[in-house]
Amino acid sequence: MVGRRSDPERRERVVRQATDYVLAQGLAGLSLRPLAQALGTSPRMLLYDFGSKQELVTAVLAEARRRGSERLMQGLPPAGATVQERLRDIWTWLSARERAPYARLFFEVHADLLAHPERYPDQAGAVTDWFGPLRAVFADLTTGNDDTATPTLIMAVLRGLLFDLTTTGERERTTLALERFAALLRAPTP
Amino acid sequence: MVGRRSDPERRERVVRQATDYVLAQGLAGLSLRPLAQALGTSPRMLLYDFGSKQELVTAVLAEARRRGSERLMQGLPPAGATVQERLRDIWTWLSARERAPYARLFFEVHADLLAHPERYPDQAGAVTDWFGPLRAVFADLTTGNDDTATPTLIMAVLRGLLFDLTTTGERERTTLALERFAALLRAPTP
DNA sequence: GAGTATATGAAACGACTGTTTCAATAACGG
DNA sequence: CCGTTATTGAAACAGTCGTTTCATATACTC
Repeated sequence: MVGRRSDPERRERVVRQATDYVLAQGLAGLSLRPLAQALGTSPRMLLYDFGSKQELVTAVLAEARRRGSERLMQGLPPAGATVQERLRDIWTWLSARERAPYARLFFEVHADLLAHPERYPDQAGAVTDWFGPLRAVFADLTTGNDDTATPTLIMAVLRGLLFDLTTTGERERTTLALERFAALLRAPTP
Repeated sequence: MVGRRSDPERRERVVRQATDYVLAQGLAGLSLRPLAQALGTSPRMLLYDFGSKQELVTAVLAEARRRGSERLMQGLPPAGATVQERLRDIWTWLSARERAPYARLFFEVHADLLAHPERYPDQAGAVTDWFGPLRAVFADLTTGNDDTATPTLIMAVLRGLLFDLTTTGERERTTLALERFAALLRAPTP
């Protein structure tokens, strides 16, 4: 009485492949037909599994975010390290060449968020969660109980330098700037 | 023997109107037909004046950049002010609500640059020039002769905080972070 | 094999894109 | 008015887009 069994793995498999594709090709010009061809499937099936392109994109962004946080967690949460060491480690991880696709997608989503906020109901979440785990690493670096300034500043430096790096490609100059920031952080506040 | 005279002002007029439109509507989904209708002209005329959509976009970006630098120059180059005062002034100017469209376009172009570098032959120029004049304001803030680290860091902080502000809208927290950075800068490097 | 539920291909739909073609209009000098 | 040059409108072109429709194929239980 039961017909053909559904394949629940297929959707997840497609999400993973589509995420690879989006990381490689970008999100802006994403189109179902080329995507389907690259994945060896058809636009018909993509819509069969996801209902609409928007839901596919949402799933892909969730997967990309998941990958980013995962590798970040396991990668480098130095426990008793100094601020400078933590900063350097994170910058090394963030600015690595193999992370470039993630950085690009990160900025691409941010731009799309500014243009179409309605597409991202979990407002700041979509973009900030990527950096959320990072923020935790520097949670102890506060000058007071409810000091959000220092973590915010650190995140801004990382994001701003990543912006610079992706634009200019000048790894040396941006890395020196991070070292300078680390030195400033070590100094006691006057 | 000479026919109808050409109207050289028309193109500039259209560029200004189109720039207003792009600042308001964004660059990502820009389309000739809606743009033409909003400007009271036709796609035919836009292509007549600019040859292609790409050239129109290039002209619009140049105009937007021109406006940004212009208002920045006249706005607030404090001469003998302290670093903190300069930082605060610039952040006040950058983060002002009426600057939001520029910020959005700024990040939109950056994302597009990462996806299609070939469209921006003057590589870093397209995006960086917007911040170029700013950099000059802090040119004296170096620890050595060829210290690019400090200006780079300052620009990163401003860009990163602007990124945060446009995403979250939390003006108070981001402004506090800038104050924290200003305090760090005042401290002597140990 | 019958019945049934899932999966999938082929094609079409309507709307949109940047751009081109062709013809018409408008402003000028002689 | 005529010739000439600039400007413009209407329509078509060739393509892409997300999505839907319809029919078919596949895998499963009984």
